[in-house]
Amino acid sequence: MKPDALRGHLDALLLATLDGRQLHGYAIIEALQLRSGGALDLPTGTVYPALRRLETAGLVSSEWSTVGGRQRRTYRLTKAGQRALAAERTAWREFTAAIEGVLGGGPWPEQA
Amino acid sequence: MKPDALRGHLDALLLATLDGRQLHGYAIIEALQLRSGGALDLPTGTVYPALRRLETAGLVSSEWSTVGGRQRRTYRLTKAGQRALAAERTAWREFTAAIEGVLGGGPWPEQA
DNA sequence: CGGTATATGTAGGCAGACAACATGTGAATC
DNA sequence: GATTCACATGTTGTCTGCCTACATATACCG
Repeated sequence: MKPDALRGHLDALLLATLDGRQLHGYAIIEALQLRSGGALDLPTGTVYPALRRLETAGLVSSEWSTVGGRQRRTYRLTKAGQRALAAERTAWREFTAAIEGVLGGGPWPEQA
Repeated sequence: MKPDALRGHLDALLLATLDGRQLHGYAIIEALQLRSGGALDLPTGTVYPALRRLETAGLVSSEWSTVGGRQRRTYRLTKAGQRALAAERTAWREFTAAIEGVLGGGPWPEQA
């Protein structure tokens, strides 16, 4: 997959991954690999700053915990984050509908 | 639609618009509006440089014509462009499959 | 003559994903 | 006891590439 394809859709992925559960950054990356069938392998330099950005925007909240001597910052959706996720899902449907309206169906029948 | 969502998909849109017909830049913009139900309204500053880029890459070829006293640069797909379009369609399917594997289906049932 | 649609283009800005780097623990391997 | 791997978090700097704003020119209508 070309790298820049994710542009503008990363927030949706992160919010959806946190829908209904709390996870730390490393586990989010693994969950995305699993759920995408291996297609999404996001580097930490992409995910961690994005999570901080979402927290600054009030869409997720985080707290530290220690598991097996290792520090974890665990994230969960806020109410605003749940609303944002719903909006992202709607935006995704509109986006794909627009693109597929162009891409779908091969050559143009109305060619004069 | 958020502006940056198109990142990495613009080439596919342009190639698909030229599939099976030749068009000039302005007509491509109108065709994209029509085919997307008005969702895609690309500015000229996006489309014209992108077409030049595609031409440099050998995916489209262009020629000037004059229609009603107005200059038009008409584009068409090259063989390489047709192959690239096929590749873009495949990449699009893989991309949407990956995203929808994450976005689809709401909260996670396997939450412990 | 002015405004709108048609038609093409450039210059500069800027968001945001990525590569590379930096740090530290626990467990297994040798 | 040293090395290496999996786990876990983060920063810095870069670069792609779409967008905004601007600039230009003709035809047509009023």
